[in-house]
Amino acid sequence: MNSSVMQNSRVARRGTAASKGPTQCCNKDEGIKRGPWTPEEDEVLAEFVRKEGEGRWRMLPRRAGLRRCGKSCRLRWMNYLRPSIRRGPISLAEEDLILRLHRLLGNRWSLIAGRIPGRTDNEIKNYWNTHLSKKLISQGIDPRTHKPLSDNNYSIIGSSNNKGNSNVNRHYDENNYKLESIPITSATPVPYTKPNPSTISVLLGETGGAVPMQDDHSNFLNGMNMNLELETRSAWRSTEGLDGFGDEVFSTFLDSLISEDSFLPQQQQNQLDGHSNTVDNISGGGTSRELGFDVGPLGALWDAPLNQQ
DNA sequence: AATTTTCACAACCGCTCGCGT
DNA sequence: CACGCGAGCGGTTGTGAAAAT
Repeated sequence: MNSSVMQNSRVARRGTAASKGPTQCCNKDEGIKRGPWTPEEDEVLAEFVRKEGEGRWRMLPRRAGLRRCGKSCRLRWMNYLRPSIRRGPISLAEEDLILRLHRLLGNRWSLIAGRIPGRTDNEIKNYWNTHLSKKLISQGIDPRTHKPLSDNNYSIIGSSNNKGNSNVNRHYDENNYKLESIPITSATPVPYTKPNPSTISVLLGETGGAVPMQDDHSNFLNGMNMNLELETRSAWRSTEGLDGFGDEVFSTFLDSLISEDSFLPQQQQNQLDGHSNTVDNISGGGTSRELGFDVGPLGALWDAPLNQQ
C-alpha cells in the first residue's frame, strides 16, 4: 500500500455492523475473469497504471481493456506489479521487524507493511501465517499474545493452514504442533470490534480470533507513563475522530519502538531472567538499521513488559 | 509411479470509512 | 442527513508445487 495516510488511519475495522450489500464492482457475471493473472494482463495493467497513474480502479478495467474487476486490478498492482515491491525471501532483519511490529500492533498488516519498505501487507500476512506463527509456537510462544504458550489455552484462529475447509479452525497441540480440526460453533468466530481501551485485555482473551491489541503493549506503555490510549487512539483515530495525535507522531512513535540500541539491554535482561523472548530467539541479529531505517532513540520500551505477567 | 497430503502464497471476499453529492 | 462511490483492510479461499505415503 502506498498511501501512508490510509495505512495509518484505516486500521482494522472489521465489525459487526450490517452489510451495505454486495460489493458493486465485482459482479460475478458480465464475463469478469478471475483467478491468476497472465503475463499479458500484467503488462496491460502495468502499462496503464504507468500512463494514467493509480486510482479510479473501478473504471480502470474498462479503460484498459481488462476483463477484471477494479478491485482485482488494484490488488494485483499493489501486491505484485508496483515497481517499489521488493522480491525475494524475507530476510532475518525483516522477520525481526515483523515480529516486533506484530507484538506492538497485532494483526494490522498494512501498518506493519508500512514500516517495511518494499513489502506488502498481503505478503507479510502470508508470511506470518505460514512461517512466523509456527516458528513462535515451536518456541513455546503464543503468536497472538507473544507470551509463553503455557500461559494460555491456546488456539490459532486466522492461520491460513485451513486449506479447503473454511468451517474448521485449526488447533495446535502445543507439544507436538499437530493440527487437529475442531468445528466452529456460531460463537467461535470473533468479529473484529473496536476495543474500548479499558477492555482491551478482555478482548484479547481466550476465544481467539483477530487480535487487535495486546495487553503486553498496554503494560509497556503504562510502564513508560504513556497511556495505552495513546496507541489505541492513534490506531483507531479514524473511528474515534481523534486528532490529538497526528500520523507523524504515531510514525515517530513506531520508529522509536524499533530502535535496537536500547532494545539490546532489555534482551540481555530477559536472558538473565531466563525467559524466552520472541525477538531474542528468532531475530538472528537482524536490525532495523540493516533495512536502511533511521530509527529514533526511544526504543527502550520495546521489550520491557513482555514477561511481566 | 500413483495418489494423497501439506505447504506457500496469490487472489478473493466481505466489510468499513472518507468524501462528494 | 442520507446515499453511493471509491478505496483500503484483514480474513479466507483457491490452487499449483513439493513432500509424504
